[in-house]
Amino acid sequence: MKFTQVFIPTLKEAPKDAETVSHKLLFRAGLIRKLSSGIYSYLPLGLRSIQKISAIIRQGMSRWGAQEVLMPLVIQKELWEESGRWQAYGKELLRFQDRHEKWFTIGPTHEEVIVDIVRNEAKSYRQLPLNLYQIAPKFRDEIRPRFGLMRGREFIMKDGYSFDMDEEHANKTYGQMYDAYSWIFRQCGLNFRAVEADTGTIGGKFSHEFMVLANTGEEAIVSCDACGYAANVEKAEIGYRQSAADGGGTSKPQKVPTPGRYSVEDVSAFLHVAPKGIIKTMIVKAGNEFVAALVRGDRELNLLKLKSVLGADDIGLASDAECPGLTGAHVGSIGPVGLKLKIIADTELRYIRDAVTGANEDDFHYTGVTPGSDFVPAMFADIRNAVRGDACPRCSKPMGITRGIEVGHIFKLGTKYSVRMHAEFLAEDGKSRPFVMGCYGIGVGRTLAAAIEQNNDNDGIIFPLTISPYEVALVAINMKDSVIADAAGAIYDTMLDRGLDVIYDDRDISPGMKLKDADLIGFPIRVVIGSRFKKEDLMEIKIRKTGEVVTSTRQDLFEKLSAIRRGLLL
RNA sequence: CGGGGCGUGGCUCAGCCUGGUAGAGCGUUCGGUUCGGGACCGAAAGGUCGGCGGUCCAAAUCCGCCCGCCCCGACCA
Repeated sequence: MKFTQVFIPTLKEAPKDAETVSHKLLFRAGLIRKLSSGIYSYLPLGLRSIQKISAIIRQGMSRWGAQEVLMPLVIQKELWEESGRWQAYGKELLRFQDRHEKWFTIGPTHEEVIVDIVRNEAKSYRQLPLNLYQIAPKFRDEIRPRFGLMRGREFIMKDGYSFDMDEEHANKTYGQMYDAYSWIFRQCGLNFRAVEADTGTIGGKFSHEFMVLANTGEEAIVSCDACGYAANVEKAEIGYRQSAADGGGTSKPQKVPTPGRYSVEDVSAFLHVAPKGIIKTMIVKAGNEFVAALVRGDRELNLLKLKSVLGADDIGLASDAECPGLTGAHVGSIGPVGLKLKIIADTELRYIRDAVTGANEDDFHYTGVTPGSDFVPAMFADIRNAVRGDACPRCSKPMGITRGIEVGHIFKLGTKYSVRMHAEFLAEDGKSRPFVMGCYGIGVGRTLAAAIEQNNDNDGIIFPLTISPYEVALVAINMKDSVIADAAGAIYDTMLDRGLDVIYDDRDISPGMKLKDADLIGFPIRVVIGSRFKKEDLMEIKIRKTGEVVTSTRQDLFEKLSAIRRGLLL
């Protein structure tokens, strides 16, 4: 394609509402434009990149046994009532009526539709497994859309659903999708990690999030370089290592006044005790029960972990007003000694000695408190967030923390939807059974945004070869110079003949603009035809990623280009 | 939904406090020079100042309501 034939509105400055790097660059490089909050148009270059990502997804899905379908965008209320989600989904579900005042939604996800299709058509185990997916726009009325393509309201998503006859087969399918996803993101040229994730309210046993590693990512990932364990920080287990000898403390609890010191930080400074020598006590309401959760002063309580430890449906911190009645003190002076509530202590506290805790009396703390002798927790459990340096639960080596952007998520759904929606098949033994399902999503637009978030510099995007709108940018430095223009035109034609994915910048503008634009858009390979071509018959090939420049004669050009191309695919 | 901010040519923004002729840079168009990192000279086009209402002789500017957008928070199968 010629630059003059493509609609590429590049911008020198980013609009002020663009906050993240990817949002700014997507905008400045002319890949997208905003229509409304969280709603974007894809311009030619953006679409091209989206299509390349989609093509890779299709290849991967097909290779691991999934088939593409296309489901309706608009779905009637009745189907969503069958699964119970018309009520449960909340305001993210866009609901509207047609002229007959019949209610519909624009699907944010398609479990209901796919289950309806499969339950009507697949009656026998002989028809299983079925693994169907689509690539289509979705709509979720997010409370706060942000970061451009990263969290839009309308977005392109690949959503897939599998139907198996039993757990064993479903697990196998899950494994295949795991492999397919790993292959897909590798093909996209992304640095990513598959992490164990919380299954959320959807339940189920397995869930992995595929995270593109980027400093600006929204999610924290805990990972172990030694054994490859990786998990969302919400979920990451901690392999404790004993950090102190067993045995009692050396002193008895002593009550000391700590006027006006209610935070770990203030108490730490006032009593000259490090935060790790303090036991932080939080009152948590789990279902209808109140419990005290204890973590070291320098740690954060993880409510999700506590929730699963307690087996509670619902969990949250008790309000400031509820605490005095339960403990005798306000938040900031609460502690485990003499407390009448059930106490859950973080495992790490097994090894703390002579610690500082609240005294359950406003403006007083105890020093010299040792768990086991001065108070007895109902149990020790892993209830805190993992931090850098914590031991890996698998191999005990120290783990690191990186940030990531969730681009894919695979779930083993089980029979939740098939049971609710009466989706059953006849098994080999002649009995009716619900399908065992899995669901698998990839945010296509988000993958593009994440790729940019991960690969950019001050000049612009650095596209991975496989998802770049064009692989090669051919730049003629001066279109008014007929020697250069003619040569460039001829080389462009040859490139097309050879099947290269090339865009030819044939605009009659200053060289600076062309070069800036090429860097901004981030074409992986740039071929420049300029003064050196006139003088020495040489053209210049520049690799965007490394900045490396090689010169080439016309004869060697294609050989060199394919070598560079191969190098970029590694 | 709670808190904060913004809305002025296509983009970035000044002007508003203290009411009186609507501005700059970039971009665009035309002419010329230039041609390896957003080049230069000259000319030009382009604005219901988010909308409605109010105060006033007079409103981009002051007041009220509404709309839109952004940021922080809660939320996120």
